[in-house]
Amino acid sequence: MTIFDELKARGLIAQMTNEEEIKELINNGKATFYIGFDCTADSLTAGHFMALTLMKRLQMAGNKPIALIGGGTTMIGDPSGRTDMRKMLTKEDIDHNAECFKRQMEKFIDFGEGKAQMINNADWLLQLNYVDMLREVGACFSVNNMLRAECYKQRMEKGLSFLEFNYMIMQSYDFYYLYPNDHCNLQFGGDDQWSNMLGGTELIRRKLGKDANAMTITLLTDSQGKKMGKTAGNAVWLDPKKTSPYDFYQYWRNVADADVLKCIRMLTFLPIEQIDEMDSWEGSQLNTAKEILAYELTKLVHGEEEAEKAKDAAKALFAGGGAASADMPTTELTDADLTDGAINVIDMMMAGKLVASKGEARRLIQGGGVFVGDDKVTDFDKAVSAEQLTGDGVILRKGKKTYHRFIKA
RNA sequence: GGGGGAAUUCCCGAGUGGCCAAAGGGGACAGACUGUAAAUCUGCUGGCACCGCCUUCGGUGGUUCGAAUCCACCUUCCCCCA
Repeated sequence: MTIFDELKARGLIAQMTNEEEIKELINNGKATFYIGFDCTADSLTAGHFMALTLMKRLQMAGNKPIALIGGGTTMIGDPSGRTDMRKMLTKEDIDHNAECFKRQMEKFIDFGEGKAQMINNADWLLQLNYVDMLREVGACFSVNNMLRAECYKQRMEKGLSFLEFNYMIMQSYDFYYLYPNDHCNLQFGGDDQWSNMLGGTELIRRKLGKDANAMTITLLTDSQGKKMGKTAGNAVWLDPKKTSPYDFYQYWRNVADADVLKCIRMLTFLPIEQIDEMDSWEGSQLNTAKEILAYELTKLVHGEEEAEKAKDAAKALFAGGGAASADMPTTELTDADLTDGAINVIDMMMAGKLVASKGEARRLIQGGGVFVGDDKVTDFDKAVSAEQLTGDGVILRKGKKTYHRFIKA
């Protein structure tokens, strides 16, 4: 199976400029392709994950990836898919974030000599001179066309600043710059980037008289049509300090039935044949598929050891009724947290950051959603003694899925 | 540059002097049912020393016994005209 067919079989391809040319390029390892990452945070997220796996797949097929860090474009902020303007980041923040991205990507893609490149568009974008740039590329963009672009449409109601309007031009400029300088002949990106990417191929055609290609990756959305990779409005990070391997595992372990197979197909490196077999799975059998998905992805991001740990911890909790395990999130309590050799459950939840306020803790207890071990907490004054906190400690459970261990330091 | 409008709790959105911690919806969270799924039903959704008190309605001052609601100025955004 060729790499192109595989991408297709996995449902990764959304749109492309010229199918035949792209097929020819990537199947023969002749593509030098780039994917841009805007560094709006100090860690990559599950949302970037698919782009990373795509780079890896193509690299394994002999193509050369260019990871483009958007140090320059982030100064502007992509309005695509947004209803309001992004917060403007300082240059220092952007540099810091770019540095973090770099470290995370290195774990994923082989940046050995000639195999892949990482560059930052700040290197050329920040030096552009306004008037020179307008004269060089400004004439190639039709405002009429830009306004018709999907990514601006939704902003026409709420308002779009000139700053953001220029994002497409900056992204186009990147491709126009990379095409001759780094022999980059292909751009990949999320499907929401389609119009920005076409801007680039168009610019190259007009300025250089060459045909560059672009291809978009299907956005990973759940069965409700929402972008995946977020819990309660928070991103699922790839940085273990921001999202623990256990939580990362749990995120994928909890995807909806309707989404498991799609995720396995798009995100894992399991052979397609094996995935096709799972396609017939139904009902509770899908739980196994979710375990596979969670395990595979955790392994890819955090390594096999962490994946095993997360899997064991989850098994112990959900199957075995809550045995303490060193791998679940833990809070160490000190003497200062105790009064008269005991601590109130409400205070414990605060200490473990399980709730944002004591009021929330009370409400949870009232609703029957808090457990110490297997016992439902029914009383606001319920306390845990210092003796209970020794050894393996005490497991506090919030709802069905949030386990937290407390021990005494 | 001129004229008109808007800013409300996580989001949308009611509220135009006391009955407002602020309707309704969405989302989130929790309970029941389950398979760590979905759908459904229920509860809950500012903080705390919780039948009471405190801090919120873009910002700063003011009027008033009392303001999210009135006035002044400021900030930001939208619309129309140029």
